[in-house]
Amino acid sequence: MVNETIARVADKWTFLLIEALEDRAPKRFSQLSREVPGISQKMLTQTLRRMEREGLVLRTVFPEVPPRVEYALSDLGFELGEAFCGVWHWAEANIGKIEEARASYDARR
Amino acid sequence: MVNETIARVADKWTFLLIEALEDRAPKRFSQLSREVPGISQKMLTQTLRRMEREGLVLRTVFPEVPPRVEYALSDLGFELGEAFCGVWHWAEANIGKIEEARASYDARR
DNA sequence: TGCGGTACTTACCCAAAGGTTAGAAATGGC
DNA sequence: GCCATTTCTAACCTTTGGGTAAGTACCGCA
Repeated sequence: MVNETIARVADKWTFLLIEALEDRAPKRFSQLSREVPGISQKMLTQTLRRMEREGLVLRTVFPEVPPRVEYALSDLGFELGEAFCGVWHWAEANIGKIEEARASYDARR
Repeated sequence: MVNETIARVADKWTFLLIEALEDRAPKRFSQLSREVPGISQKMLTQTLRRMEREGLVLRTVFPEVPPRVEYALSDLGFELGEAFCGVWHWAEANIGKIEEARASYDARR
């Protein structure tokens, strides 16, 4: 139950998009596609749609030509970002230990 | 860099295994395979290997027949579990809002 | 008249993730 | 001699994730 919720919300691209929007400034589609390293147009659209559906992201369409669409983190999305921070800090603090563990494991076999 | 570390350590099965081992009691292979809902034998072996390599899990082999192998969380793994807790709590606290957002999104289209 | 700029959508395709099944190894009990 | 038990490996096959490329809609401007 909680597991399903996490599974729906905690994939790689969602993580990177939250990171890109964490300053709570609305960003345009093309801006995000430039800022998120390695994301394809398809994945960007797809992930943003899903995040909008889950209530993580707010989408504003300006009826102009050429079209302008802005994406911003909702409060919910922002709080998820804060929760991710814990994992982020853990990773940052422990990269060394992990490398070490891996080296020793690889040496053993 | 940190992203790579997170990617290596934060997938669905790792998450579920940490959950299963969070009480820090060593568990056997077959026990885990019973306790983790829906994991296949292959994924269990594979994930435990990777977690051992990254230093998240300690593996103890008892030279008996039939073989007995016990897995336990290392300190590193335990701390990662605590970091995950933030996400867990977020999910638990916000399932309602997410369902709501989804319902309203689905109604819109 | 036709091109450019933006945010998509759709169709096609490949590679990686993961499920299923079968089998190896070792030994004590029948 | 044969079988059960437990962990782990290897083979095969299906499903999914995700990339690429082309097309759409709209209007203003050269």
